[in-house]
Amino acid sequence: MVAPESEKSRLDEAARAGWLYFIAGHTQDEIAKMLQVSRASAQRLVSLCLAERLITFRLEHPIAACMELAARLKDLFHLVYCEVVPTDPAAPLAAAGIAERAANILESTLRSDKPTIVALGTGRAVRAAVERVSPIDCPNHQIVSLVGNISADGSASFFDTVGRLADRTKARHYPMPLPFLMSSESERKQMLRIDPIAKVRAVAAKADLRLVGIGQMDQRAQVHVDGFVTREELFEMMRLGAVGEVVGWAFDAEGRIIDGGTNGRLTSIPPQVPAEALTIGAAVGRAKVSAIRAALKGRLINGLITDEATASAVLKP
Amino acid sequence: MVAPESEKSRLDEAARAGWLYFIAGHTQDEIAKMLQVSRASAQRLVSLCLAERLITFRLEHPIAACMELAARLKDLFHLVYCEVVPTDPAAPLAAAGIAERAANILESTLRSDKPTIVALGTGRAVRAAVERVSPIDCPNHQIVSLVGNISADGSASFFDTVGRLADRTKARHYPMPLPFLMSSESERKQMLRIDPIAKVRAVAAKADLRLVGIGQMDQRAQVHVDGFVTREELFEMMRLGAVGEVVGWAFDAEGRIIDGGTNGRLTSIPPQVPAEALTIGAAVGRAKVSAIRAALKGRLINGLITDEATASAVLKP
DNA sequence: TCAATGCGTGGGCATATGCTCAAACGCAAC
DNA sequence: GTTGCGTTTGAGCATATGCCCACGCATTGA
Repeated sequence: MVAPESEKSRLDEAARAGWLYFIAGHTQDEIAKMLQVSRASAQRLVSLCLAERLITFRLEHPIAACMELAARLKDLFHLVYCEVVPTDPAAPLAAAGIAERAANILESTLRSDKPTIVALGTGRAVRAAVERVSPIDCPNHQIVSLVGNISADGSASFFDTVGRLADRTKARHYPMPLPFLMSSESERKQMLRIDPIAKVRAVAAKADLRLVGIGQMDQRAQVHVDGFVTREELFEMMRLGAVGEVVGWAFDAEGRIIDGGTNGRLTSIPPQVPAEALTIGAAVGRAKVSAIRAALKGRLINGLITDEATASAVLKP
Repeated sequence: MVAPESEKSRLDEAARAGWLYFIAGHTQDEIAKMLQVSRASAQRLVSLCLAERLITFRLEHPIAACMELAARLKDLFHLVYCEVVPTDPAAPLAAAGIAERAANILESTLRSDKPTIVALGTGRAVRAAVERVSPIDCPNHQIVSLVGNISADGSASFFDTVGRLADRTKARHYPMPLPFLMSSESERKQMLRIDPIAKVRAVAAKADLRLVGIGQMDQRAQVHVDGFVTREELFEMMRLGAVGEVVGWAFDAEGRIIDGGTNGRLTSIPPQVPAEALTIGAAVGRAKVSAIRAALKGRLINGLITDEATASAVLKP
């Protein structure tokens, strides 16, 4: 430093200005008068104080940690959107918090005048989010399912998110009247060629917002619990390295979609890699940490809604 | 509270807004968009965050403690002006820091266009301050001494602050060609009636700014060390309760000017009680703490320049 | 000595902020 | 229902802030 002395006194002045501005709450004009400098200089001192990190802000509120985690996730994984909600200490797996946020996103998207295509995936959080969307008329929008809602036994899935959201909004909607999994790859190909299905897929491909759950691939994997894949199929995917799934598409720890296994017979819309449209994953829970981390790494999603505990675990190496 | 639930979520939002504003550095407009509220509401949330003290500022700089002390002194003793400079650890008694500040005040006062009367008292800090005033022409101002500069032996005081400052500024100046102390009260009265002296006193009474030192009344009292008062006179004043003096006027621990003793024979201008014009005391040092506290209590001064160690001690009960 | 360089300064303008006011909203009692 | 009260909201405006630019001053190197 050429002039450590003047440099020092300059920082002193900056500290003074910062104190007067942030702590005493004076305006820069007042500070300028007090320090006998021009207003412009006072402004410079205040920003110097900031730039030199002489002053630090501390937010005494649980939210602060959440914001911090969200910012780190956003930065680390190049996310377009990230929201971390406080973990409910009474029920760490409760999707209520994240569902609220997801519902918020849905509502604000649907309230917009611009015609929008919203695509919905699987997952408790997504279902809960839809439940929380308050009824509004928005016939200009379209709601499309990313995933077939017919289970292996032929019955419709117990929770038709697309239909439910459409009820509340009067939006045009495109459910996907397909089994989640076909029995062979060729059968899958055949199915996808059917005109109405192709149309739904075309709409889904143009979706402006995708809201998906993230499933872990362990013995309690939702796709298995819900009866969409058998124990054997699940184990095969795990053998192939699967740690998680998004709308059924299993991926490994690096977030690469696995080649083969059930992935070859899935009817659901594959994720864009990397995600182009806003694709928000919503998930909480200790068990989902690896799956979430992988999905982020592989850029299967570019948005995330989770809770503090989960976010914190995802960031731990 | 009528609505603890909504109240809580409101504070959550406020915390979010505050985080985004102060920590992430977004504008209120951006925050409004993020939180889906109007800009006005975002502003309200940010100020709520401040009002509820959710966010705190910490200034990582030695100056911060000084500012804090200055603010407390200002508040506690209703000061118009208060400045606390960092204590020089190498020389806790060095008047350099406070002299710099005092010089600053003098300069800015003298630089003003408005014709001003500056009155100077005693003390090392005042002398050093004058030394540090950089030469400027300001013939519209007047500089007047609050205290006689002839010592007991008839010689002029070794440091003529008024003359020195006038040299540097070409301002009209009024030294007080009087002994500090007369030998009796009647002699004092007689002296003060002399026309030129009365004129000087009249000017001094109208002073817009008084800069004075604060002396302690102990065995090392400046008034005694400099030979203005004898050991016996000093002891008498101490017996009468004197803890300090301003331009020679001794006061007790409550800041009340003492009746009798040398106070009856002083030629210097008595302090206004309470001080009306800006009257700044400048002093540092462990030994002066009681004197400073008393001067503040008695409102003999309404401005103070000191250092961190002294300020801290003055505030300790 | 003088030009070159570079930092700090203050004027001025576009933008951001704080605040006021009237309107809307929710809520509770009737 | 509806009536009234208290709170919250958003438009609009005065003020404060951030930043660009041209200027000035000092330091440096030829």
